[in-house]
Amino acid sequence: MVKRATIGDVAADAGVSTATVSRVLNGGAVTEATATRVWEAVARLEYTPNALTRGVFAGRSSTIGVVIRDLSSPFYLDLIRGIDEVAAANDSLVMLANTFRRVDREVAQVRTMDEQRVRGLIVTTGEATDGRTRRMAENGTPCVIIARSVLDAPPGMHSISLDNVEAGRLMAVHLAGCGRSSIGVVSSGRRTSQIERTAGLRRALADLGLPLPEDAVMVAETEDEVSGAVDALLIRGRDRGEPLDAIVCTTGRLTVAVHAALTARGIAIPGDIAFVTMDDFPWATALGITVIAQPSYQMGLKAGELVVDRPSGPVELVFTPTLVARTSCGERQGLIPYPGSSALPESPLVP
Amino acid sequence: MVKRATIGDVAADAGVSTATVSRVLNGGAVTEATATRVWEAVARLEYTPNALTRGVFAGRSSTIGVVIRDLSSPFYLDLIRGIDEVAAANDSLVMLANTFRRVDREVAQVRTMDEQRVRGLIVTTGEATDGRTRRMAENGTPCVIIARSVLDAPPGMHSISLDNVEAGRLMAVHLAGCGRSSIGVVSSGRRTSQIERTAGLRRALADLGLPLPEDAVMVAETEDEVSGAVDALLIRGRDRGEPLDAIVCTTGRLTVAVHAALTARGIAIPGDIAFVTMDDFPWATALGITVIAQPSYQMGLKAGELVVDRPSGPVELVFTPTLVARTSCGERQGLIPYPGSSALPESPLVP
DNA sequence: GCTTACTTTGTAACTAGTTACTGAAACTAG
DNA sequence: CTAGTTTCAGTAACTAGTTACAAAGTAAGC
Repeated sequence: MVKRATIGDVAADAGVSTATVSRVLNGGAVTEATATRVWEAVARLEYTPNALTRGVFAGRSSTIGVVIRDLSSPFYLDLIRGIDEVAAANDSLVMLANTFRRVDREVAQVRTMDEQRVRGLIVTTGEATDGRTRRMAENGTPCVIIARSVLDAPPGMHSISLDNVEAGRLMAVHLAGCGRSSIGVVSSGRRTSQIERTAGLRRALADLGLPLPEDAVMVAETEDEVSGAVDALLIRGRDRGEPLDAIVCTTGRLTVAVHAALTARGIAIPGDIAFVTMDDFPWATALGITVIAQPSYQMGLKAGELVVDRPSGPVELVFTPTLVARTSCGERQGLIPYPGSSALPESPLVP
Repeated sequence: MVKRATIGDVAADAGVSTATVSRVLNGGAVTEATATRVWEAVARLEYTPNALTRGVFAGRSSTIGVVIRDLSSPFYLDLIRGIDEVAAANDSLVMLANTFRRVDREVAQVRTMDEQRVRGLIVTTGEATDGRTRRMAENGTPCVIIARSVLDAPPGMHSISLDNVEAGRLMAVHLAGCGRSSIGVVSSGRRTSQIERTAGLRRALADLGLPLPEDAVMVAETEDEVSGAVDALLIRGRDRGEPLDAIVCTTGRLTVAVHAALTARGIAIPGDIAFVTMDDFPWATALGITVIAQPSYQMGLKAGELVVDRPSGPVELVFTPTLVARTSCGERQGLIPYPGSSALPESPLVP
């Protein structure tokens, strides 16, 4: 096992002091000749500076901590890509932790991030870490909370969120425009974002003369509960003599499960039931699923910038969702491809 | 901005030396009474030890570096989840970098990982970093290369890969079993994994009396090139009087694009053309796409273990792919759901 | 030629921890 | 009651860097 060269080895090799080497590396006042000798020694010894030691002196590391609830969602994926983009542009790295929706992990991983003295922390969870994140903010670590309502962001933290009420409104207007009236909702629970989306949906539907009763909203915490939730909505519609003609899913995480539950029952989309869900994803085009898209990449970019730029006061950013109309609500507009996929030219080459 | 408590502050508060605090924190010989006083001081001052300083002394940090070529692939996602699992179980964190398939980023990010003195490095790329990873291995940092052939793994590195020849063979046998004979391949280029998959496919097809000519394999580096590649395969089949009846995609990254190119031309799957591709994904069930699955989560787990357990010699692990038969090749077997999605019970509640 | 000013470099103290060594109690044994 | 051993805590040196300050060297001005 070969020992790594230290700044002292470089100094000895170049015949200067460690202070001079440090100055060459970080751009202090040095002679051209000295700098050349030092750089030659750096190359000869394959010296790689120790970022940990630098971090000790600077009081913080150069990495951006990101704690994600659920790495499997395309929303979070694009978010991370945005953060990583900013990190790479600032000689920084993303330190990633996935909580798998477990509170104990979340606490442990945010703590580890704190121990690592991350230059900033971006959290998409923040359910059990308010105390710690508040303290980190006090200690000068910019903390950004994502996808939680502005209203309940912990003090001292920046907040990046979606206009969830608007997301619900877009769904309502679109479904009504497609002639649907008996609407059921699959929601993932008590998170503020979920509540706001449902509230926005309900208010807009009411404005359109389509009330959304409490029991038309079913909660499914996990994918396993989706099937039962869909059943309950179907039964409810049948019992009232208003057969369900639309299902709204308020979280991208459950899109696959809701879609599977529908098709497993032989339900045609949009023939029997219209379907709208949250968050755009690569396969949505192929499946013709209409979605409410979040600008996730841009949100990641902004989150990264808040960490790097360290604005003085807490910043609150609310992004606006957009409706991507495909065919799952029976609309007759042109198809909208998932951004990033290639253009699909018409070809005369059908065999 | 509140200054963080240091070990010195804790020592002063508890009326002991820093050495004693360190012993309490790391489990040395101390009196019960002293330990209590120290822990009280830790709680009172909300002391969070500085992992950077610890890392300086230990010679390395406690984080696992992961450099990913393309974060959008579900394969890499599951891989990261596996690594993160091991990391979390070892009070470690994953330091993630996405290269976006750009070599300059890869070099910069592996370098940054080295500077961060990661306790181990897991790379899925390794195209331009052989020199550095070799040196890191010499310096005692376990380096794992994933998804590259064992044959060309850089010296000193562990290697985790898939039996790509077997993956190709599985595709060949399955397509032949479904009665397909005019097969076209969309490959993503010159990576060893791609070459091996194609070679395995070709050899197995030849054994079945179905030669795969060179020009039946089209390379598409990016999603934008897929459409043209599919066109070329269709033209080739038409010109020879052997209309294409199957398309193989040797990389999961291009699955969406190939599927989109097919459907955009009005081609029915499997009616007109059968379709097999690499890597299972959540929507594959809904779309009925037959795939060759890699045990990506297990591969991540193993990669993490190699970093944590630091075996002496270089380890080479080859995982076996499995065929997940759905409907895209015209097979008449039962549907196989994507693991992790809920069971889909038959329901009498179709409206 | 001497003073002043500026540039360049080295010394030593600093970051926040860990640990080898040392000495003082406390406990056990004869 | 003393000697030997063990336990516990402190001092100081160490990790790999950065930087304040001082010293030395060089150039310009008088």
